Amino acid sequence: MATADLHIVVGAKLRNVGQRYTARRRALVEILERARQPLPIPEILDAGMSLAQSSAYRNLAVLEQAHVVRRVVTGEEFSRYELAEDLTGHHHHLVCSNCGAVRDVTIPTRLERSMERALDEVASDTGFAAVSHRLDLIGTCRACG
Amino acid sequence: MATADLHIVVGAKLRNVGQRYTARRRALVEILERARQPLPIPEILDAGMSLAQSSAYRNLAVLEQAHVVRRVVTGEEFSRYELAEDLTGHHHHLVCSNCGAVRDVTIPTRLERSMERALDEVASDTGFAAVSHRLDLIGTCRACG
DNA sequence: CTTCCTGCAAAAGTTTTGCATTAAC
DNA sequence: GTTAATGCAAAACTTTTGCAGGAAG
Repeated sequence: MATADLHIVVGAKLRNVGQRYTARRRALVEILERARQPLPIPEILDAGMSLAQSSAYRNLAVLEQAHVVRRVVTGEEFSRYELAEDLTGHHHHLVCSNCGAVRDVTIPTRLERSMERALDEVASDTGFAAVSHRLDLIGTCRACG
Repeated sequence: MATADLHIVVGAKLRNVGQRYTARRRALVEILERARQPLPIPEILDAGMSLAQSSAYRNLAVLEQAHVVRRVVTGEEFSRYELAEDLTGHHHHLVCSNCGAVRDVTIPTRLERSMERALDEVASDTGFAAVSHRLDLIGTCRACG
């Protein structure tokens, strides 16, 4: 998606939940777009815009409610944020258990489908309405290996 | 696994990393065994044993290093702990996005295998050594649905 | 002009650490 | 008897909140 289109879609999502699309929020979205992987708050703050930490947390919470970003918890000290799958497409994460690095990855559609089917079945067997899934690979990245 | 055998295995795992298997740690293991799903610290402390909060955190960290327990982060306020898969077998989690409840679940072996294969391939394509995976279903449980 | 966003500072809440005491080996 | 685990209290650290000032519609 081109950045201009991205802003249009994000703006619409924010208006849907009664929120404005301010300069700060636009900058946050662009930082996450460029990153192409989930970023922790400190990296977001160091990315060049001058933004108060409290505003970062508040804006990311708003963007999450608007389904613009997703919070990714990895067990590290800070949670990470990425653009929501509505905007980037469905994907999974490689997580390095040594350094904590996270990298986006996709798996074959065929497998994605059969997983989806099996999960729906497993969920409904236990009275659970499955909405989505989260699949992470834990291992060691090239730098740490 | 019978509880008696469990204690033998856990004791061995702790000795492997130069740690003792004390009464507190035994009690923690039994609480997690009975729970059959990942418990947050407050529930562990309320489970009847009188254990200082700091000791709970310290002991769970030791048990994690010894590969006796696994820390499960769900994005809730508290992290949760469960017995490691070495002891309970490989499984996944249903996570209720409303109330945060977590329930253990297994998926068909066939699917588990093809997922494993695909993930190894995806990982090695990106210079990543995949060790394990984590698959959660996000949805709403019966009580919240 | 009214409403909401922003920054600063302080609070809240989870997890970690220091230290004296007690238990394990 | 020596080494390590425990409880208590306090600290550290991430995230949230209150409030006054400024931007957006």
